[in-house]
Amino acid sequence: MPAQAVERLQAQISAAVGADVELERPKDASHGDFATNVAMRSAKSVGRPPRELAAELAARIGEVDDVDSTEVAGPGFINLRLADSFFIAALSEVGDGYGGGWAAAAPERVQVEMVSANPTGPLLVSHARNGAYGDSVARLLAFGGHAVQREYYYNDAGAQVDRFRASVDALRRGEPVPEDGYHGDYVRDLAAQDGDPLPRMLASIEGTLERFRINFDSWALQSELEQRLPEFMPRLDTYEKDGAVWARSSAYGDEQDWVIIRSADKGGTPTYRAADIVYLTDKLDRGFDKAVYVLGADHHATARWYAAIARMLGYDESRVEVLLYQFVHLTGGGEAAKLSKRAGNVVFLDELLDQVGVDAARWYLVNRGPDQTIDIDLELAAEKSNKNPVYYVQYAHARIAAILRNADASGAFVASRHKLENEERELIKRLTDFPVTAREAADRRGPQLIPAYAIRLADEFHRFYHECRVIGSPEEAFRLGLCRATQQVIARCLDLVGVEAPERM
RNA sequence: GCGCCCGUAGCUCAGUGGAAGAGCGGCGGCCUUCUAAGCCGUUGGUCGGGGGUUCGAAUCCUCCCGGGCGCACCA
Repeated sequence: MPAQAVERLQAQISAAVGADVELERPKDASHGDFATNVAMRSAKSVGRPPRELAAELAARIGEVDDVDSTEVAGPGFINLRLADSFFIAALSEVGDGYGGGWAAAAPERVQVEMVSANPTGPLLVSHARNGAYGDSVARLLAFGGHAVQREYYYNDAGAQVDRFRASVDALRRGEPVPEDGYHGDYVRDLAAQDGDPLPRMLASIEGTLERFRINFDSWALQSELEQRLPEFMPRLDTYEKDGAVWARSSAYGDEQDWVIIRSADKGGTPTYRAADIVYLTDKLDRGFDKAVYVLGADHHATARWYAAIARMLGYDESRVEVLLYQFVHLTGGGEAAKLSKRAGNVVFLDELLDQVGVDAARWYLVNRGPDQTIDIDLELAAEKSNKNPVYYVQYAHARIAAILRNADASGAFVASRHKLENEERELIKRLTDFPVTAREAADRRGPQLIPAYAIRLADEFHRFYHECRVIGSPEEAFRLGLCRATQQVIARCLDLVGVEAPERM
């Protein structure tokens, strides 16, 4: 028997109708608690007018337990109204892990590689979007029951790192930073200290990530992976041209071939694509069923490259998944600024966090779908932050915490036979949406569904709070249970996007 | 030129085949009772445009317009 009340109801109605029925939640509450389009979908194959079929199916659905009434609406929707008993039963199912664990029967080992910014400077706001998005996807997958590992890939070899070190060295010699070098203030700070600046940069990045609440399990180094290239060469489809070694990726679905080892006059060193090959193999051979890459929109072409090298190496390319997100544009007072780490006119993630806090930053960055470019006006960010919906959701959580504190609520769930107030029904209904929403967000790699849902849930709670007294009411025990359930789901939503659930505000 | 993404309310954006939404902004109300970071009412949209598929399209296909990003022996 399905675990969730809505799934059970769906199964019962499907049996009554004799077809697979999907229940949806009408946006308009006057259309009932649930609705189904089954009549419209099957009208054609049955060869009957949709509304006529709907009327017949509605009568049968009306016989199902917990269905109070049905009506045919519009072109053939069947709207259902459910008995209070359904909602009370549904509420009793909300507990630890509610809405998660859907993959428990077939869990996968998933690696999510994210951020992976060049260690040539502090993390920027664009990297924060990578992390906020990737980490939320990782949290959703873990919530679903998968074994998730987060990894950061350091491009600690190659031209960019050489330029970075050269910039620091130049300053130490009292010379100006080369034209193509790194010019930010942080380079001066590093130059003032002894030793290789790279380890200090790595430590700085890891500190920022921790502050941003992304906990990496492992770090991969390009410099180490590169060294294993010779053992891979026999497995690769390559050829020489113009003195360089090329991977024949075009034969495996990519748009073109790419140099993996530079010609002698360019140094004869491996390109980052060579490291890509070793790294991809390394990931899959470590036992991950799936390797997820989180990349900015400027890397969209590399999705084909990864698929191509997976095929070249004989792996199932479906084990490689690339998640793309669009850029973050920063404006100051409405004026767009071209941002570049090398030019030094950038906004660091740490500065953003100083200004708006981790909660608002993470919410803001994950709130938009990954396909949507983000514009942040830094001058407005700080003052707007108090209006950020994240506080609306957190406030609902804190309000519940206050009620539970005041009531000293420790009892178990108590069912009630009282007629549910409208606000109680709507709040419980919203709770029953959560399992569907969480799973869809995970399947679609769309964590933005979670903040959108959390706002609606907080909305229902605030309304309930306003209309229904908890402490001292005849239904206190039941309502405390409703509060606890709501608090759990809100806390879960906040956690899924890396935001804290405060007890007080 | 080729490829990827976007165009929904004044602003920022949800909504990936089912009955157009939220926040902010604007206007007007509600605190002797569990947190007013709240609640209620109101204002506001030819879903960029044309054509197509479908019982049904913001959503899928196609063309056009507008914007972002890519097409390195940088990463």
